Amino acid sequence: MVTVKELAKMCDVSPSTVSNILNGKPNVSEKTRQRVWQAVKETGYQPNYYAANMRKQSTRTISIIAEDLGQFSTTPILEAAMACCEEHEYRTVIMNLRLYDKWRDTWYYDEKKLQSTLSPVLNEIQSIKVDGMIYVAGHGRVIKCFPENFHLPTVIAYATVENDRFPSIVLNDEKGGYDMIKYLTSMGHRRIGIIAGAADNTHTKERLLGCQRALFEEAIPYNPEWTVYGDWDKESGYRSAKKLASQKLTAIYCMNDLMAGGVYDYAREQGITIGKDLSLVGYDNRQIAEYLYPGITTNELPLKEIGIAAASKLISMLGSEEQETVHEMIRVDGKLIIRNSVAKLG
Amino acid sequence: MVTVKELAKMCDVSPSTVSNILNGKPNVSEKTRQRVWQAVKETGYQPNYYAANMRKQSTRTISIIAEDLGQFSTTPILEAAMACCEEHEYRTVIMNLRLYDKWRDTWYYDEKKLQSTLSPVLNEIQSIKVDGMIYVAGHGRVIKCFPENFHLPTVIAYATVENDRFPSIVLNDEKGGYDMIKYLTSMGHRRIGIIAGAADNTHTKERLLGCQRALFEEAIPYNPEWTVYGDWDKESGYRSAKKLASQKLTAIYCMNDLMAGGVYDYAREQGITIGKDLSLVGYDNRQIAEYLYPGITTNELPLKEIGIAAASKLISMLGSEEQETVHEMIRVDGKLIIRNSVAKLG
DNA sequence: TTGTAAGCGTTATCAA
DNA sequence: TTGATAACGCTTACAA
Repeated sequence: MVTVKELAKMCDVSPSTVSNILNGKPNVSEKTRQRVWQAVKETGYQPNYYAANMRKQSTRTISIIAEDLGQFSTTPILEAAMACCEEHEYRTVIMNLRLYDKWRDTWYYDEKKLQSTLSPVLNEIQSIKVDGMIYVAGHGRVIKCFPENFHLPTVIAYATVENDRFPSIVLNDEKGGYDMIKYLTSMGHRRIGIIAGAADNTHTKERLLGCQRALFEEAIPYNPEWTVYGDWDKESGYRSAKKLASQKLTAIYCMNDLMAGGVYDYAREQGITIGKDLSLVGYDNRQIAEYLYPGITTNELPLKEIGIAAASKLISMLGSEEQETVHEMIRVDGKLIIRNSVAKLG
Repeated sequence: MVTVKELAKMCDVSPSTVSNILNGKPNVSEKTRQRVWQAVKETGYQPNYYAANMRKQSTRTISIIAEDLGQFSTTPILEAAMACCEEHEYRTVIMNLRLYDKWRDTWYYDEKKLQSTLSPVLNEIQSIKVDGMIYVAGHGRVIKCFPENFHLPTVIAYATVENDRFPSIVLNDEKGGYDMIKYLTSMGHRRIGIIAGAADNTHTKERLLGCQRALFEEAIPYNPEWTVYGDWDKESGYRSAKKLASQKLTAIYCMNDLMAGGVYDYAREQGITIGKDLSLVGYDNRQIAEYLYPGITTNELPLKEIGIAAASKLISMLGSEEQETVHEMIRVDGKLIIRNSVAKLG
């Protein structure tokens, strides 16, 4: 591997001159500049990353930690954040915790497991001397296991952190739930069932709040019997639809598209036509929402926006002199996507 | 930041002793070992990654370059490769080229665009001194733009490289196409249409070869009029189904599930029942394959296997003394997933 | 405009 | 079992 010293010898200049030229410093004659760049090209010189960073104070690098790249929400957030970092001329370093791959579903409520894989990664990014970190959670919740002595500028995407130690960017679930119910009522529905996610999940709770606000606005009393809790997968959508069958509902809000898929199965089995006999809205705007028939009206998650917001927030933190931690939670709105799963009543 | 020197002073030993202990070298007394680790804990010492790697000869790091993390095939390959690297105690560094995000579909056949984003990344991993690289392509093809002077041990996943400069792990598309047709003939079908992918695509060509082998085996003459070329998306599946409508086919093999989704749309429109009036098999085993009704019989891509094979191959290359480049192409078989989209004839 | 020389924090070598 | 000391390749004062 050719070094600065060797380049210097080749060009009959000193190493510092070469270094200055390589780093675009002023005060070099055009002639030597060209000579050096010529030599760089000829030799295929690559600066030694480690030597360079050892000397530098700032690496101008942001680390993006993903809990789970396989989670559908992760990649859009990550890519948008990367794009934003690049625009501001920060390098990005991606770390993938592979939580799902390692622990299946069991890590969701087991912070010890998370901690055991997070801790070495945190050490690593600290020894890499990144300027800041964006933590992209695999599912929304309150994360409790960040070590007390961790003080890198950090923004959390798709979840929050205990005690609001770091700013976080999350879905506006309350508004999302509100929007879906409001859409159904605007189409004339008043007997509206809800297939919620897991009962203790933060998305579930927030969206339910939004649903209740919408119902209240429309002077529809909230009927707890019309809400059943699933666990986000297709099968649980099917089961939940069955549970709601006796309630004579005209519409159901399913808190994700996968469970809505289960409702389609149940409806087909019962000879019920979605979009006619029964109206249905989902959530997430997964690919299946477009492929099922009729297409599901749903809510597109603002994943790119979350990624951009997270990166922007972090970069602005890095830019400001005062490293005061702002306890801020930014909620980003989703977007109603109208397809054909809802009938207009009356 | 606390350094080795400071630790040494604290423990009344020399920096080299501290270093030896930190790196688990033998020949240290238990007493000093404990003293040093104690100090590490107390101070929260983090080794300086850059200083360490500058001095080391091998970083025991493998770089995984993804053309496109957003591509459905990428993450499973990448995560499996990561797991394999970890098992062999290699660190992994993920790079995401974000080709789709940057260029939409236009980069597919524009190697200049690829090169413009690849080239700096290649420089970077060379200056990071990784031991080897796994390149995870976003779509199957022959990649032509690796620079001549690039000599890092490399394995290509999901694509191949011009002149077979590097070993590659790809889908066994020929067998995949063969399997799907054989399944249809085993169910009694003989009038089988094919909705292929883009005509110049390597997956398309290989699978078509497999289809022809299967037809030949079954003594069914290959009828070019029963093959139409789509461009992998739902809409093109719809159009292709329409084109094939007059041919009185009993079955269609669609080269991906998304196009099969388009066939469902067409069939529904025409009052044709999939799995009864018309049989259909897809490819890829995307999530929609399970959600459409009836579920699509399809072929599950061996993505994890590709990731594992790529990592294993690279690691074995790194292990062997002779760095002779093996021009090897490993084809990994997919797996038939049977659902309900195919009727048994006769 | 260019050169000299001193680090950066670690690991490797060799001697004690 | 431990300790001096010399790298590693680069950047950066400061001197010329």
